[in-house]
Amino acid sequence: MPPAPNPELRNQRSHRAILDAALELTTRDGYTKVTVEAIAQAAGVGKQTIYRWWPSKAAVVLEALNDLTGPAGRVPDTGDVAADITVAAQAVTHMLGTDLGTVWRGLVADAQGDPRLAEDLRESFFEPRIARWQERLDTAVRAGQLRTDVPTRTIVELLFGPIYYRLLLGTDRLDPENTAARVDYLLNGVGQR
Amino acid sequence: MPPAPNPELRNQRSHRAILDAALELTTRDGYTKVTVEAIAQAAGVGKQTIYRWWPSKAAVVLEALNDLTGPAGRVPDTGDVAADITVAAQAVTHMLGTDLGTVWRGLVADAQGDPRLAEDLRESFFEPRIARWQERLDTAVRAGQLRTDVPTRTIVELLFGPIYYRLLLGTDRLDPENTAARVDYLLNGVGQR
Amino acid sequence: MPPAPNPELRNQRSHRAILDAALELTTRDGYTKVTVEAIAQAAGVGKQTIYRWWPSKAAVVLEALNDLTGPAGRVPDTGDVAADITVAAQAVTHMLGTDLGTVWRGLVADAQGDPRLAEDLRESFFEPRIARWQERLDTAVRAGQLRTDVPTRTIVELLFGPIYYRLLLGTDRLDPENTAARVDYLLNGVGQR
Amino acid sequence: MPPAPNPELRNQRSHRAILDAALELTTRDGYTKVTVEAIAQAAGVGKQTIYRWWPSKAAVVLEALNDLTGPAGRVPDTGDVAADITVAAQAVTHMLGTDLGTVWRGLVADAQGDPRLAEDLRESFFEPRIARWQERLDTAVRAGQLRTDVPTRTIVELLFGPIYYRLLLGTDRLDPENTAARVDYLLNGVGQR
DNA sequence: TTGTAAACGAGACGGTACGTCCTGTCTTTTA
DNA sequence: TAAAAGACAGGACGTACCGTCTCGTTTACAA
Repeated sequence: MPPAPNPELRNQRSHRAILDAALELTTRDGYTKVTVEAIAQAAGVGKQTIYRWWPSKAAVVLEALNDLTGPAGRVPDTGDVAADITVAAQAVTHMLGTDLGTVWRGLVADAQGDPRLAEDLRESFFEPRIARWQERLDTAVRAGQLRTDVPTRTIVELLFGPIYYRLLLGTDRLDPENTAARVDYLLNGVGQR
Repeated sequence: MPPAPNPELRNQRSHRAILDAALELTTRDGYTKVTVEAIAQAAGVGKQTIYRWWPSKAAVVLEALNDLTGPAGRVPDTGDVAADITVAAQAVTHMLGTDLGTVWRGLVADAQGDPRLAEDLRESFFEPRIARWQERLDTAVRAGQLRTDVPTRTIVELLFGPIYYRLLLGTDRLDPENTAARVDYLLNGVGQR
Repeated sequence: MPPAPNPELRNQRSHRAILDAALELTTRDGYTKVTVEAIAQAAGVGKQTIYRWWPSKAAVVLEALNDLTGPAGRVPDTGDVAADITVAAQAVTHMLGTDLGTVWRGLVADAQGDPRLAEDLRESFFEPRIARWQERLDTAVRAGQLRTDVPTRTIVELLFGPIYYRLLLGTDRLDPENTAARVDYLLNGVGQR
Repeated sequence: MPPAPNPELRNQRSHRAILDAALELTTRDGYTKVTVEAIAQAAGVGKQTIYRWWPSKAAVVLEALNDLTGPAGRVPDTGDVAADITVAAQAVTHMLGTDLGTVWRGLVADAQGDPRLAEDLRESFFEPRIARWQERLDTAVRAGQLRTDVPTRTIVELLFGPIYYRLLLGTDRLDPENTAARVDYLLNGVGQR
């Protein structure tokens, strides 16, 4: 086993340049077309410097994306749960509709065949965001706005499942209006009263 | 442009052997690890024979999978829409929980960077199934069991989104029981009455 | 172990192009500066095609050189052994004084750290030539022109040792005249009678 | 140009440790397999410390070898030139037959593609030794034991050429007995009287 | 029954990207 | 304030697959 590199000696300039180049290239040329070598070159960095700190192109891009979006933020709480989750879910929908959504698709694709990356994706991205959503929904449950017999984690899946479904299967365009409508269906049910 | 091959001269033995080998290898070794060359070898076939009839490994595996599951079937109609879609969605959940689900993940992954494959995936797999589901849901709408102001295509997304969310993002295990519960939430809403 | 490639299916055009490019580049740029990739590119060939047929750059260059010089020829026999070996040894001296000598130095250098190459070098180049020389010297022994108690293989070493000494250690320039003088010293001895 | 380091500040402990490690590692693992980094590590020294004082691995090993064998000594002079050069040449033959010979081969190999190293090799090793041999042979010439019309430098080549020929081309094992026989052939000639 | 044309098994090919290794320089930290 | 430790830019290595391209060899229909 090669000795683990010492993070304290890490060159911050290179680090930044790599993340910037990764984002720049993947959004411009498409995730799949970008190679580790191209990122290294664009960042003015040796290929080994990338492999010293990340195990793969995907890991670099994931960090670049996480770095761009910042840590998971709290879901807004105005007291009106329907309005709050509509706004927040629409923001996600909008983001996934840009170039970043395309990069994101590449990342999720790579994760299908790379368990370590999948784990990293969940831990660094999905779980923190799911947790923030659950906090907001728990508040709503306590406020008597949501059923008490539905796990909030399941509600999160009901909200985001259809968004990722469209993103990854491409059956329909990602559309904030549709996202808003879905919140209504979700809260009130699609069954006839 | 090379002359299009004549499908009538296609060797049926090879065709079958290729589909069988593709399924066998991808379920055994994992989608990503399998190469076109390995499929050709396992099928006792030249690599060119595969490329003559399919554009990529993914296309072969997609046909193998479609061949295995048969054409989209009608969703059962006992008159009780809740029971019917529960049963049918659970069947899907179960299937995606087996080895085939893993193969399926590989296929969807490849489709992220291959628009032709994505199109093929939608046309040959998703759209026919969505159509059958919509037919069943339309019946339920006419029977006054579902709201009339919700597009049935959206209901399908609400049903399957969370299933593919779990399959592709791996946040939780695929679970038929959870699928059943979700039908309830979907029909009755998660909001407090 | 990967299956050994079938030599009968070898592409003659590529084969030739590789040997030509190897010689061209090594004489032009210097043996050490040439990479396998550069040879491949100059030959219009994939790198793998080189590695399919040769284990290393050195092996390619060795074949190119052997191909250029042809199989070991018989040493001339006019009856005058002194004259014959002078002429032949001068020819070798001259050849090693050209660009090819420089390439040859690179080859011998690589052989110091690569036993397989060293073996190849001996078997395909040195031993056949040593054998031809021994044949000529044997004739001279039988003709009463050389001592019978000196192994002819040793005489070959005495002739060529100094040539390679100069080539590889660079103490003096390779010089056909000096080579001629050495034949005299060798036959008549440097000791005072 | 970076300021030349001041040799007086050179740390003697490190210097020794580097030479010792270089010899230890090259004899144990083979010249080619040893890297500058490995020498630095084994010597408990930073890589830069090596590059500050030597231009390459070869230069370090050359100094280590020169340091081990000491400066070129006078060739023995008992009055019997045949006996003297036999003994001295056998000593060289024996040395080159040990592990050191293998290291030496690596050094000569590197010199083929590195003119500066080749120059260093000649100046620090070969020329001094050639000079000592010439002194002894000059004495023999004056004593009427050697022909006066043969440059002594050429006699040295005739003596050592075959030894390096075997060392570098590997056609036969290095053998002190053979070396002794060659002195006879050299002095008395291989031609029939 | 033979001729011919297409598909076939086999596998070499040109090419791209990979992840590793080493070089020689530069930077940080420690003593 | 020197030097160990080691990160860095650069670049070659040898491997793995890709999708294309020859090869002869069946196979199946036409003459």
